[in-house]
Amino acid sequence: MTTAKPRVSERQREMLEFIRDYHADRSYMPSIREIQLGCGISSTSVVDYNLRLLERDGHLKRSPDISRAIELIGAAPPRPGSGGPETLRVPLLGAIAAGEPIPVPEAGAYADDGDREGVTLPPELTPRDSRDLYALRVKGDSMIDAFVTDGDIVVLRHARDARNGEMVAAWLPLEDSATLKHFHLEGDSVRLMPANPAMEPIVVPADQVQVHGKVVAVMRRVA
Amino acid sequence: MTTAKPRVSERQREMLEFIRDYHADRSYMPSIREIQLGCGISSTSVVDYNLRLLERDGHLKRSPDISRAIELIGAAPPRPGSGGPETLRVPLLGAIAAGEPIPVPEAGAYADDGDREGVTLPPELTPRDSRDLYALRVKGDSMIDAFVTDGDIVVLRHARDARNGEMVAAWLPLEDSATLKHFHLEGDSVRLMPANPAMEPIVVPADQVQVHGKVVAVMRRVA
DNA sequence: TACGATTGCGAACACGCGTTCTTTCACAAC
DNA sequence: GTTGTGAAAGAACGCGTGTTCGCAATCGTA
Repeated sequence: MTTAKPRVSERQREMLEFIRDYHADRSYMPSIREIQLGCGISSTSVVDYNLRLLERDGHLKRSPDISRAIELIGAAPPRPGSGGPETLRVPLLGAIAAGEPIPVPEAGAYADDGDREGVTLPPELTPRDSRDLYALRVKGDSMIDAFVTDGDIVVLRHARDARNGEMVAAWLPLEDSATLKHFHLEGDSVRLMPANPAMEPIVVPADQVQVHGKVVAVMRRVA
Repeated sequence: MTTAKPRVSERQREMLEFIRDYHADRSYMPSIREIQLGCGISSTSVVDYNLRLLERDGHLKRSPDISRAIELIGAAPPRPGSGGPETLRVPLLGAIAAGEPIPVPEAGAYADDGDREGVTLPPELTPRDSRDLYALRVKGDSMIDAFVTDGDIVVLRHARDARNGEMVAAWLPLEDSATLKHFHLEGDSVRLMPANPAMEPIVVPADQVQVHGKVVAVMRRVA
């Protein structure tokens, strides 16, 4: 069920290629005006127009109002064997509980050295990008609003920030509390939305929220 | 081996890590203000200052006057090694929703014939007895009280009855509804308790409950 | 104590860059 | 003919973002 990809025009193909090349050689993305120049287009709005179409057809993803925020998809930047039904082993670093600090992976310590505790991720739960993953065991019932309960295992990708809508493990230093919530940055404050819409969101200044990781999967064994 | 890299301060190390993570996740680079926020720095000029040092020491490269123009140097992408012992594959028979009948496995049809749809169960979720297992995809939010939400995959062991306290997938013929609840037989009536104690239990005559299976595990992939 | 170097802070400033609006042109549909 | 639509152009507009400058805090050294 990969996204349908209707005809890409010649111009669009050229744009895709330009972006790919540009990104391969710097590691940041080109601006609209650079694409314009690189592809011999005479107006930025034409670039914008075609980028819009390319995004609609699933060739790339753009983040509004952010400079050079293009993500190519369908290309294959992920290095690891992203091939078929393979399982992935991720380290189990500890527990996450309401009133306890969230364990953080040491930098560069993701290599599976076997003897440490870990969990196996089935292919159904494995994200496209399998880097920087780790797991935590949930302690207590404080994360019920995220449909997560005591004993569950949450799989996270280490990250210090998030895009709107993503579910994150966040630490609120002022309240000494850890939660799993959907992240929404609104100006200078962050709204943390529980997955359960019946619960109330939390709004705090952006500098009082520490994102520790993005929730990738949840596993639960029922006794 | 590579360029000389004098002491990086703790703050610089954190910045490098943030940038690396950010770029791994989107494929564009963070802005100075995003680094500021992500690392808890209180001024953009401090970020600029440290980026300058990092560039001087050969950890990255910047292009002046260009947004988000950071190139990391000497950062080799980590390669996760996979390898999963003893996983179990169970057939995915369909969906379970509030108002739809629960799919039931045909007798003796558990042998994994490969081409049918299925999910892989990691050893952490595999029960001691691996017979008669199958999986269903949850449709809708009607099972929130069991900490299960739309899109989740529940793994069941086929059974027509249950012992007290076990979590079952039950069908209530009179109401045409399917639920996941803890099973309690009391005399000749059955009390179905939601996993979430805040919700109200259901009590029905025993002959108006059809147990279809016991819940063994839940898996959720977060978008 | 004095003093320069290092590090950090905050606030403007100015350009980079995404977005939007208005026009134009070609080509079908009716 | 009129109407509608996809593609393109050019020009503003305004927010995003890198840059700079003044100033405080810390620290090693004389």
